[in-house]
Amino acid sequence: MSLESLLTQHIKTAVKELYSIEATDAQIQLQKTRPEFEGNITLVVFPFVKAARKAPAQVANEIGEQLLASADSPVAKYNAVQGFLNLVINDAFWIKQLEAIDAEENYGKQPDRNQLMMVEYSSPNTNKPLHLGHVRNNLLGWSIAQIQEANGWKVVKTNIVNDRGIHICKSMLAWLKFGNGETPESSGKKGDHLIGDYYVRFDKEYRKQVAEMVANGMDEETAKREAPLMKEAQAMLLKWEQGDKEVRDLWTKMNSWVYAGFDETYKRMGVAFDKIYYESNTYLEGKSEVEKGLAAGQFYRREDGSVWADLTKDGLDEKLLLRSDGTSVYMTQDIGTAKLRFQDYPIDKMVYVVGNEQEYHFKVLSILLDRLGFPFGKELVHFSYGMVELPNGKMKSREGTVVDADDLMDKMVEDAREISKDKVNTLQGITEVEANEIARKVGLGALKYFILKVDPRKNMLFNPEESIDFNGNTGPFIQYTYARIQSVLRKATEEKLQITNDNLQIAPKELSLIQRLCDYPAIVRQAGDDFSPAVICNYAYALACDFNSFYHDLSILNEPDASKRALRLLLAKNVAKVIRSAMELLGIEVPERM
RNA sequence: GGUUCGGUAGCUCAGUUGGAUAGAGCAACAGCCUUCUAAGCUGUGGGUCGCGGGUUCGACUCCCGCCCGAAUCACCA
Repeated sequence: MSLESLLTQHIKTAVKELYSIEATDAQIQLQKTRPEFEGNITLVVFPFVKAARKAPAQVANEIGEQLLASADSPVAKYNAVQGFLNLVINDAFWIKQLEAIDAEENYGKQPDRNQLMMVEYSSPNTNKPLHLGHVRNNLLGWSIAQIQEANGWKVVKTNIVNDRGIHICKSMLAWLKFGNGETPESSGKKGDHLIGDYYVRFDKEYRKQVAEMVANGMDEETAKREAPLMKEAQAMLLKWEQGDKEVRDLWTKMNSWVYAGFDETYKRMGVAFDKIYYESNTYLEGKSEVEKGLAAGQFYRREDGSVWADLTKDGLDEKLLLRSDGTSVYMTQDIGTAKLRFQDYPIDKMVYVVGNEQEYHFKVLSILLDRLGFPFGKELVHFSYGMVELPNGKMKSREGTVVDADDLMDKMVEDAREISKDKVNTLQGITEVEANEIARKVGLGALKYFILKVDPRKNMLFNPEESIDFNGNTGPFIQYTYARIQSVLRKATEEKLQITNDNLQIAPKELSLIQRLCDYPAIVRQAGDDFSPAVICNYAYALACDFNSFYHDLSILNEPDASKRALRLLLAKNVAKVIRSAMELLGIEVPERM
C-alpha cells in the first residue's frame, strides 16, 4: 500500500477521535516535506482547524501525537510548524517499500482496463519532407501512446497520410514542367526531399506569374486566382478525382518516392504505426457521408454547387464541405476517415494529435460527426499541442525557413559522437560500431528530451544557432545516470541482494531516492490524465538528480556493511529500472555505457 | 473585432485539485577526479511570478478588468 493511502486511514481515525470530524480525502492534504524541515511527508492541518477550534500549531501537535500512538502507524517522529505537521516515517517502512518495488517487474504500469484508444499522429502531407514541427508531433504522439498503454489502455497508433489534394498536384506539376525526369536514383536525393524541392519550385514560379500579371495591371487577388499555374494545378486535381490514368500513374510514382523517404525518417525517429490510412482511400467515404447529410437536410447547397454546413447555432460559422467543382476538402476527408476507423476498430476513445492551429477544425469535426449520427463525434479528443517557433517566427515550408528533421537528427548524432571522443577513459576499448550506436542513442535522446520536456500545450522556441545541450536538464544526463548504474551493477559481485539487518539506518539521500521511486506510479497516472510526456521528463530528471547526489556522497561497492551495500545496490538497480521505464514512455533509448 | 491559448531569473523551461522563504538547466564566477563513469557533484550571484483590483488563515495558482504575444474565424491543409 502506498504511504499516502496508509496515512490517510490513520489520519481519518485520528481526527475522528480528536475532533469528531469525518474527514474526506480532499481534506487530507499530504505533500513532501520541504528540505529545510525534518520529515518525509507533511500533513496540512488547516482544513481541520475550524472544526477543532484550536490554533493550527496545536491541532498539528495533537494529530501528530495521535498518529505516533496509533497501532501499526509508520510514523516514527513528528514536528509541527504552524499549520504543517511534518512526519518522519520509520526506516523499516521504507525498506519494505523498496523491496516491493524491486519485486514488481512492471512497476508503475496500471492494470489492463480493457478499453481501446486510437491515437492518430504524424499525419504528413506527401509534398514535402518532415520538419521540426512534425518531429514534435511524432514524438508527442508516440510518447502519449506509450503513456496510455502504461495506464492500461489498449492503444492503436494510426496515421492518416494526406496523399491527395492540391498540394501534391503542385509538386507533380512542377516536376512535369521543370523536372526533366529527375528521380531519387538519378539525383541521389531522398524521395521526400526531392518532392519537397518541386513544391518550393512551384511556389516560386507561381509567384513569378502573379507578379507579372500584377505588373500588367491586374489586381493581386485576381492574379492569384487566374495564374495559369494555379489553374493547371486545379485542373490536375480534378483529373485526379476523375481517375485520369496519366495523372494517377504519376501520382503513384511520386508518392512512392515520398513514402520511402518517410519510412527512413520514421524508423530513425523510432516511431511506428499499427494502421495507416490514406486520404485517397477515405475521401470518397467522406463525400458520400456529406451527400447523405445533404439529403437528410443537415447541410445545404449553394447556387454555385458548393455544399456547406451551417454551424451558427453552435456558435460557429458556416463551413465548406464540398467545393463548387465537387472536389472535397480536408473536413470531408476527415469525416470519411473517422467512419472507416470506427468500422475497423471497437474504439472507446479517439485521440487526434494535431497542432493547436487546427482547434477550430476539430471543434467543427466533432459537431459534424455528431450531426451525422456517429456516436463517437462528441467524445473525440483533440490533443492540441503548441507550435515550434524559430527566433524569427514560425517555420514555413514554402519559404524554406524550416529545420529539416533528417538534418537535425544528423546534427544531433554528430554532436554526440564529437562529445564522446573526449570520454576516452570510459569508452576506450569499444568498437566503432558500438560508439556510433551510443552516439545515435545519445544524440536522439538529447533531441527527444529537449522537445518532450516542454509542456505540450505551449509553443516552444528552437534556436538553430544554439546547439541542444548534453549537460544539465537533458536526455543525456538521464541516460548517463543509467549508464553509470549499469557500470556499477556489472562490477557488483553480490549474488543476492538481501538486507539482513532489521535495524538498518537509512541515510537521508537513500531515503529521498526510495521516496522518489515510490512516486512513479502516481506520475505515470498523472501523465496519462494530462496527456503530458513533460510530466515524465520532470520526474526522470528529478530521479536522476537524486541518484547522482546519492552516488557522489555514498559508495555502493566499497561499503563494508553487507546490509548497507545490499540496500544501495537494490536502490541503484531499481533507479535504473525506473529510469529505463520512464525513458521508454518517452521513446528514448538508454545506453548500457556512455 | 469575436473565440481560444499563453506571459515566472539575461536565455530555455518546471511549479500536480490554493499551502511553508517561487525552483531547475544554460550562461557567469569559485571549488571537487590516485577513490563504483567529471555528459557528474558542491557553492555564489541573479525575481515587482505582465499590471491593477477581489476572494481567505494563506494566491504564481481561483474570479474580474486592463496590457502584451500567438493561433484561429478560407472554395488552404
